[in-house]
Amino acid sequence: MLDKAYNPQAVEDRIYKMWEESGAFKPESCPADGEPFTISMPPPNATGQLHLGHAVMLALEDIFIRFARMQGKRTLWVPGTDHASIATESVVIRKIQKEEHIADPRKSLGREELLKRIRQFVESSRGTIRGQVRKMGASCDWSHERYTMDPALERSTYAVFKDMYDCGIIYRGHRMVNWDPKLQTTLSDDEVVYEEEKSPLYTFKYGPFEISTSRPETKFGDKYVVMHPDDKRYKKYKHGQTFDAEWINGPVRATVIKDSVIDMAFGTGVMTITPWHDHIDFEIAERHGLEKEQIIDESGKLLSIAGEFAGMKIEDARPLIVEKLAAKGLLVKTDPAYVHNVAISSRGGGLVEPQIKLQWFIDVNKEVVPFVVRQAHHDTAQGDTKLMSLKQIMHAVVHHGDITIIPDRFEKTYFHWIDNLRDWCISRQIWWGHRIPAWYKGDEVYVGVEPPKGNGWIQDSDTLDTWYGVSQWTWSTLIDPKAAADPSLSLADILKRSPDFQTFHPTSVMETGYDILFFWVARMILMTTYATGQIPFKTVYLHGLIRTRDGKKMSKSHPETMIDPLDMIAKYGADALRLSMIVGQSPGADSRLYEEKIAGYRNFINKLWNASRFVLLECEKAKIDLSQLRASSFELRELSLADRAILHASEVLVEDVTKGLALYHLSEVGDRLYTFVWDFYCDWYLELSKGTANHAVLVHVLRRILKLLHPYCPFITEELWASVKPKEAGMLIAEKWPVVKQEHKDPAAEKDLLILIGVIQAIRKLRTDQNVEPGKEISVTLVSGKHSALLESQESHIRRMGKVGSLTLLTKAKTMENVATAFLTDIEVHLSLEGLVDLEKEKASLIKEQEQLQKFASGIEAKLGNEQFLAKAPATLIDEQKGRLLETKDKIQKIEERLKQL
RNA sequence: GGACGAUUAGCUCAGCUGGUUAGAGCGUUCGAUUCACAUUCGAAAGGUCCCCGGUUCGAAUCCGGGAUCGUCCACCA
Repeated sequence: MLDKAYNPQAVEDRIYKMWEESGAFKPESCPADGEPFTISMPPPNATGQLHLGHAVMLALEDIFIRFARMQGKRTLWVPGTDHASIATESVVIRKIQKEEHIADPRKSLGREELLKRIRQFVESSRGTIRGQVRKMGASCDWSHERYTMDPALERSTYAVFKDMYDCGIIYRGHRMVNWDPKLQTTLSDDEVVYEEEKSPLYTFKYGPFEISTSRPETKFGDKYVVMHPDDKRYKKYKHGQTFDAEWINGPVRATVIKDSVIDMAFGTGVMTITPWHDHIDFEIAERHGLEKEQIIDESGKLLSIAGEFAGMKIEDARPLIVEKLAAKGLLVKTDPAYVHNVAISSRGGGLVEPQIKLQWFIDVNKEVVPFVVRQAHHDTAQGDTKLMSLKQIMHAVVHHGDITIIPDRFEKTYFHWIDNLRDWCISRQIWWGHRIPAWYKGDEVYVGVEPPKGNGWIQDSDTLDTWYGVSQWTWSTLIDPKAAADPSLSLADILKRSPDFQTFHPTSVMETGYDILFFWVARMILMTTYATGQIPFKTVYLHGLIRTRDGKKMSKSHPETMIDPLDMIAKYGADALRLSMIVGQSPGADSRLYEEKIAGYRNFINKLWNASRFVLLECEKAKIDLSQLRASSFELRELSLADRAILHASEVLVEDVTKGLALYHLSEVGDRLYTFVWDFYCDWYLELSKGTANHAVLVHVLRRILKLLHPYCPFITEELWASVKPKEAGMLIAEKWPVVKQEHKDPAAEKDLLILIGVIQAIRKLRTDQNVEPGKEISVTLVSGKHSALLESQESHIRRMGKVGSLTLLTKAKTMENVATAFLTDIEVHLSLEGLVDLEKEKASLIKEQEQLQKFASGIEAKLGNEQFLAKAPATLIDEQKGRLLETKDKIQKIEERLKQL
């Protein structure tokens, strides 16, 4: 027999082990003819702990997977980890600095030694992560576990690089990049965040002009003034005209440039440019063929062009430069309250300094990729191959509905991102990651999966952006490692010889946080459509961020705000944690989590446990072997009202849950199950069963609940299943999803039960209010009360139930539950109904309803009398209006009759 | 500057395509309880559905405008 309370710690690990050892997570355990259903688990960074973001991701994906598995689909969930180049390298470097007091581990240890240390660190992190994913109950196929630096994935990363290079999509060139002086590497545009900062805006005299800047330290090399061609104030200056100006370190010769990018309303409408350190300035310089000069070096110090300031850090030099210009009489004014955005590295937290550097880029605008827009419905014929740019492909597959994003408003965000997308800088000046497969000898460049033959080739020292490799995740994880190890095969051949890829790609759902829509989801679409010609996934489900009770972001810098999923699992169990993160969370929207919420769902889990315990005890009392009970063990005709009602409700539940899950309405479905179990099954049906239990129905409905709830709460449902399952059944994880039994549907029964519930509530109220002793005959009116509203006509319903006419209530019954029992088992019950009802209240509400209905009726009448309406509206609509009018008039009449009675 | 989202009970949130008296959980108050469960049961109090207009017989819901908060993108020389 079950314990009095559910103890997740004693159950979860054992159950997980049982699942894993049985092979239930593997697609081979699913029906061979099942429709494939695949999820690629977004790989956590191999840097250590799992947080709530991972927990919510695992919970959601596990629900999708378990639901699909129970529906008989051939289900594969691929787990894995990401080497996370920058993040991991900096974590390990910081660790070494702290633990071994080595100031610059890169310098002291050298490339090979540092990589060795990182590898060790990653190995242990991966072990930790595996354990934590299991704790959440994630039913992923561990035999398919992958790592972004597995040989097969490395191979595909290099192969795609070479392919893109040959195609002209990947190029190497001097371009403006985001340089992180602190981490000494480039960053992608998406890795830069902007923060508001107040810093003075200085206005200086520059020849005949006045220019403003918040960064005087970049202005040493400025020798162009730019203004709008339509600016009347500067009409007399011609494009290309030169003039001399006194500047920081003496006189300079400057040139006038006219460019319409200038905002005439800002400041004086004139600016000087620094093309080496500013995106916009770079573009202006490119447009007009202007010279570019580097002012700031890679560590954020001024170069020799700064003269006496050379070698100084920019923040130190700034005030001195202002001082010098002021001394020269060139400072016109200072606006100390100026607010602007500064670029910050989301990786290292330091300032980002734009620089021109020789880097590797992906061209997103070159129309050279042959692509078939498969489901193109409108503007492209089926199977028509077009040469498209990566941008166009990314746009097309979402636009044409090959990929659906949930919630759909993010599609707009996605398109907007594509519109603003610039070429993607993919080289990073760090060591940990996929090293760029390019080799140099003098001016020669060789790009290939394998190093070139011959001596004197030096490999590029940079590595690829982490997102480059992991953008292949949905399919590189499905590559057959043996095929990938064969150097004679092309990527296309490798894919052809990878059965998993052939069966399970494109994947079904990509579930991840909306915060990495750009970093990853968009880039997966780019990379996968390019490399395989397939979309990576059919549906994107974006979850929101989990925030604190106050709506703040949980952050490592404020440990008190953090909720550790493992702590919560230890305290409340994984099932409770899962529910607390799913119910009340809608896709794409942030939600708040706090301990009481989790405790609430722990209570629910325990409620389910005790309901099952009750069922088991009842069966034991009656000496019934419940493993023999089936839905065929009861005759529908012989069932009590409560039995018929719960059967009906459970059928409707199956419909709702199945439909809801298919539409990814997880929160709604979770709430529906919660309410059904607690309010209906436990609070009503089990109560009504006391004394007169129909064991077969009790067990049948409980089994349904366990099945429907299994995707949400896999542990407890599996544990209970062992006690209540039919003899021949196996584990719940492998059970078939319930199908609706139409013959069990009986809407009238549910309605009638609601009336009964109304009766019981009325009696209860009477007993409390009027302090009626057991054994005394009481008078109750049934008309009022919450549930009366559900009745068309109570009298007729009660008559239909055939039990209430001139009945006497036996208040001998000790509890109200027994009254109900008596009611159900044909013991004669007398209800005389005076005394409880508030006639005035009923009258008032009837009058109100009557007024409303009359208004409604007059509205329709007016419509039907309106010639314009009759001319425009279709005949069916007019009929419908007529029908509604009759119905309404009928209702009004009934109300009038009732009012007369009162 | 552009886009998106939110605003419903003290708190956290449901409320789908307009339709009976706007719901739940937590919290509060009152009461119950040997009989599955105090991780329980029953009940009560608590709401200008952010504001103003409009459409409609009828608006928390649809439309327009505004306010406040939040998020993303762009970016200011």
